[in-house]
Amino acid sequence: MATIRDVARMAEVSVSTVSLAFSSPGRVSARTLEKVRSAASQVGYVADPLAQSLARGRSRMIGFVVGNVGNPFFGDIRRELENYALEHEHFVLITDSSGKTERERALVEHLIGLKIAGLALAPSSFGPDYVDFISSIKVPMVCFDQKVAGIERDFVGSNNFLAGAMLTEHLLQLGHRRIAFIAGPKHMHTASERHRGFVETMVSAGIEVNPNYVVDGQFTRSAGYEAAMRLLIQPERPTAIIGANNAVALAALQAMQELGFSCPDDISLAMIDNVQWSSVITPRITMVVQDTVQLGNIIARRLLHRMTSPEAVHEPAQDFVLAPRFVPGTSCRRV
Amino acid sequence: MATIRDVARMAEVSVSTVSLAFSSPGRVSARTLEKVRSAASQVGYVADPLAQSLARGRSRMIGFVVGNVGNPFFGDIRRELENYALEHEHFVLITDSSGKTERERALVEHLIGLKIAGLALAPSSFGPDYVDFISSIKVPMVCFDQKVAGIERDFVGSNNFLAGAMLTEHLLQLGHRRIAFIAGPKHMHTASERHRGFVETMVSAGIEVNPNYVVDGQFTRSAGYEAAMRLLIQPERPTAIIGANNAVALAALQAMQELGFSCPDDISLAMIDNVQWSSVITPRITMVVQDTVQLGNIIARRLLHRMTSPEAVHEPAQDFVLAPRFVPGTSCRRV
DNA sequence: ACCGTGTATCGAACCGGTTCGATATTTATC
DNA sequence: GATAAATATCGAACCGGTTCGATACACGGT
Repeated sequence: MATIRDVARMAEVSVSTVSLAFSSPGRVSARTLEKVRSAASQVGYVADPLAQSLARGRSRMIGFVVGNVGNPFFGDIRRELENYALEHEHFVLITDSSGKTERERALVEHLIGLKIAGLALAPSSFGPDYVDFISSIKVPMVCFDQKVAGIERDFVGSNNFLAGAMLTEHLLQLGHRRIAFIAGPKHMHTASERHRGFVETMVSAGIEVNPNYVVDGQFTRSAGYEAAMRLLIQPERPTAIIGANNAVALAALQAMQELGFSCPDDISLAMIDNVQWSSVITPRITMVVQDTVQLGNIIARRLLHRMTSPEAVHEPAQDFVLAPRFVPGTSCRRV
Repeated sequence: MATIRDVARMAEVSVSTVSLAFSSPGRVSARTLEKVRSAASQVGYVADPLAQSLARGRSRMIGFVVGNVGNPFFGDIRRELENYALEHEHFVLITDSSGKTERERALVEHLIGLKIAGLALAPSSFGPDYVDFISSIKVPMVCFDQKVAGIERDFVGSNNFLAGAMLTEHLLQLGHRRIAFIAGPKHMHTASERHRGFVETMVSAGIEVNPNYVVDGQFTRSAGYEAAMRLLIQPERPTAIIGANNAVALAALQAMQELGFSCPDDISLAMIDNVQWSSVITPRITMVVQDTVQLGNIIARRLLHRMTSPEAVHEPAQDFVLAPRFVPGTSCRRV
């Protein structure tokens, strides 16, 4: 590995001049610039990013921390961020917390140790300790997906209230009255908003929400399965089920299939968030999806802005909330 | 941020002693060790990983490079590697090449610049240039998934010939003779082996492979869809289709559904590799799956071994090939 | 009392860059 | 042609650690 001193020797200039020639070519005479460049290519010099980061106190890397890298929702966002970062000569380090707060914290601290230039984080927790931790992060950052009360950071996400309300309204329009809701963890903003969208839409329509029709699916497949089973074994079954996310909805579909119910003939089903192969799942689930590409794009732009614009430090945190989109399927029938 | 010099000052010892106290506590007197430790915790000292990597010429990070982080196949492997690495105080940097060789190369070079201690790579290409590039990598590494001819590195993967043969044999046993195969890119080892498994099993059974029944699906959804359509519009349709991977198989299912064919009544379907929600897809596709957890485990162990064991440098490259597992579904009927 | 051995600690050089203030050189101004 | 201003280059200090060879000291054996 050639070092900057090799280049300096070869070009017969000082080390600092070589450094200058690369970091701000304008401050060096044309002749010197040429000498340095040819010397560099002769010895095959490439600056060591580690040494640069150490000296500068900041690298050209962006940290991306989510609970499940495999989730296509995060995948789309990641791709957008990667592309945008690449255009600006930055590099995305992806990490996966498996949804564990402990690990998320360790990852974030590690990334900060790496002197990342920016951080895109999908928060995995909540509460005072967590808020304190996030607030203590001094690296430019953007939070997304999960809005956490008390965190004063840029946030990019979808209108989850609307997502819940849209599906509810759709089912109401189809004549459903006994609508069940498989909810997510109460403390999560996305989950509570989606739930609120369901409840308020029902109430607005003058329909009382049956407490037995609201079950907790934890946003996970296994809990969703159990929750769906509880719904299905009730004597007065719901005529429609809304899954607060894709995992619980598909778990419900599985439960229905296993018990011999037909969807949508016996029970209608709708969900929030897409899955990868939704188009080959029978029936095609009616859903409300987030505009992941747009979300990723906003995250990327906002983060790069915070990172590169000097006055951005003083800009107050801002929320970017996108409307979700309704995608009709064949899983909801008129009653 | 407290530095090592702050600790040295506080503990009234030299900087080198502090360094020694942390890296090899045994070489320092008990009294000094205690002084250093308490001084460190008083000033809140944490070693800067960047400076350490620069000085040591190696970090405690492992690079993980695949073509699609969102693919659950890679997800399982990643998780295994992460857990194992964490147990050994290493940290996995995930990167996604989107299957593009150019980007993969840039990522690998960047990671090497970061002085990663090891590299787990799912090769995205082949050919002399590519082999040269991989061979030039001096960091301890393990390749997986795709075996590339000419690369002398540890390799971990599945027996793809067997995977293709197993599904073919299964369909033969069910009485199928007109079996079609949606293949992957010919130059990819996994694809060619699966194809070979199909062809040789057919030949062994004394059945001639109809050239019209072997179409190229490129392992992608869109090409798979087109390939499936070509199969379905033939006057003498196949009675069964094998998808060389999950994407082309599900694309075929979609094509069948759209044209109004019933699976398995009209056409049977089988595939290699699972997908996330396979259990809610109707019919449940008969498949051969790879033991991703086991693969990930072997990759992790082998890589860490290469990284940490001094004599490992001289060990020749080794192949680890696992047998795939047959998972019956409801997508293949007897004819 | 003398010497050899081992252990604890230290200073200095190093990893490979950046950056600031000082100096040398060129250009512009009158 | 003298002087001021602008430009180009450099040396040295620094980022925060590691590591090697040297030194100082304690201990046991004779």
